[in-house]
Amino acid sequence: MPDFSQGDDAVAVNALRSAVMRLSRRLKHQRVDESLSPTEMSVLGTLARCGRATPGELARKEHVQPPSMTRIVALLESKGLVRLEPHPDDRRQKVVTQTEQAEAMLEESRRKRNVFLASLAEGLDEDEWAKLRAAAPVLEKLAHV
Amino acid sequence: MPDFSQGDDAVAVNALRSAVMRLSRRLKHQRVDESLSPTEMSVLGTLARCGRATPGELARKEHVQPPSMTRIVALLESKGLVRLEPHPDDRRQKVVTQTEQAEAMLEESRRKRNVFLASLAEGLDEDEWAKLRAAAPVLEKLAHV
DNA sequence: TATTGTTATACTCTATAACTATA
DNA sequence: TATAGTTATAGAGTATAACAATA
Repeated sequence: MPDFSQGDDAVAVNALRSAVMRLSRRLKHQRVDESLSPTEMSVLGTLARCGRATPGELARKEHVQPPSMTRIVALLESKGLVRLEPHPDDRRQKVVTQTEQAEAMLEESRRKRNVFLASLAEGLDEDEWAKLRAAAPVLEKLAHV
Repeated sequence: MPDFSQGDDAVAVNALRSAVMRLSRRLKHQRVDESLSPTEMSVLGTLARCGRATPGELARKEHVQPPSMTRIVALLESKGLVRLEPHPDDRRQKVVTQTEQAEAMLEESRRKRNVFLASLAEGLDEDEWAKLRAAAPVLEKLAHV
C-alpha cells in the first residue's frame, strides 16, 4: 500500500480530491435532464447496474440518509422511472426497479452528455483520455460503499 | 480526439461521471474541518495555488455565481482565513489573499485527510494507485475554467 | 428490542434579481 | 454603457428527530 503521508502520493491525493470536487460542481451544471438532480440520475445509473435494490441499499450506495432516499424514490416513481414492489421475504422492505422508460431516458441522456464531453475533450489528447479510461474503474471502486 | 458516441469511450465516460459524482458526495462527508463547506475549502486550496485572486476570478474557478462567492469570502474573512484588500488598479475590484492561519489549517487538513484516504486505500493495489496518480492532472484539466 | 421505511421540520448551500460604485 | 461586487430573497437538496410497521 502506498504511503500518503508525504511525497508524490500526498500531492496526487490532494490534486485528486480538489479535482473531483470541482469537476463534480461543473458536471452538476451540465445536467442532461434538467428535471432530475445529480443524485436522482445516479440512482437510475445504480439501478441500471444492479437491476434492483431496496431504498436502504440505495441510500448506502449513494451516501445519503434514508429519508432523502425516500423522497428521491417517490419522485422517480411519480415520473414513471422506477417501480416499487413489496419485498418477497421481509414486509418492512421494498424493492425498487427501473422501468423501460428509465432505460430509454438513460440511453438518450448518454447521447446528450457526449455533446458536453466532446467540448471538454478539446484540449485533451489520446494519451490523456487513455489515463482517464484506466482510472475510471479505480474511481468507481473508491466511490463504493 | 476520441469518439464518445459509442464503444469503450462512451462506457468509460459514463463510469467516470458517475464515479466523480458519487465520490464527491463521499468526500463531502469527510470534511477535515466541520465548520467549512467543500467549496470554502476549495477556495482556500485555489488561493494556495494562485497566491491571490479577485472574488470574480474565484467565482469562475469554483463554478459558483458571484453572490455566492461574496458570501464565502466574507465567511472566510470572518474566520481570519483570508484577507481582503483593495485592487491596486481598479477600485471596483478587491484582492483576496490567504492568511498564515489558512496555510497552517491546510497543512493540518492534509494530515487528517490522509487518515481517511488510507482507509480507502485498503483494497487498492499499487497499480490502481498508479492509475489514479496518472489521471489526477487530467481530471484537474477537466475541472478548469 | 432492533430494523426498515416514512413524515415533519430545519438547515446548508447556491441561484436569481435588483442595487451601488466604478470604469 | 458595461463591469465588479453586494444585498435581499427564494429554491433545491439534504439532514435530524420522531414515528409506524415489521422482524
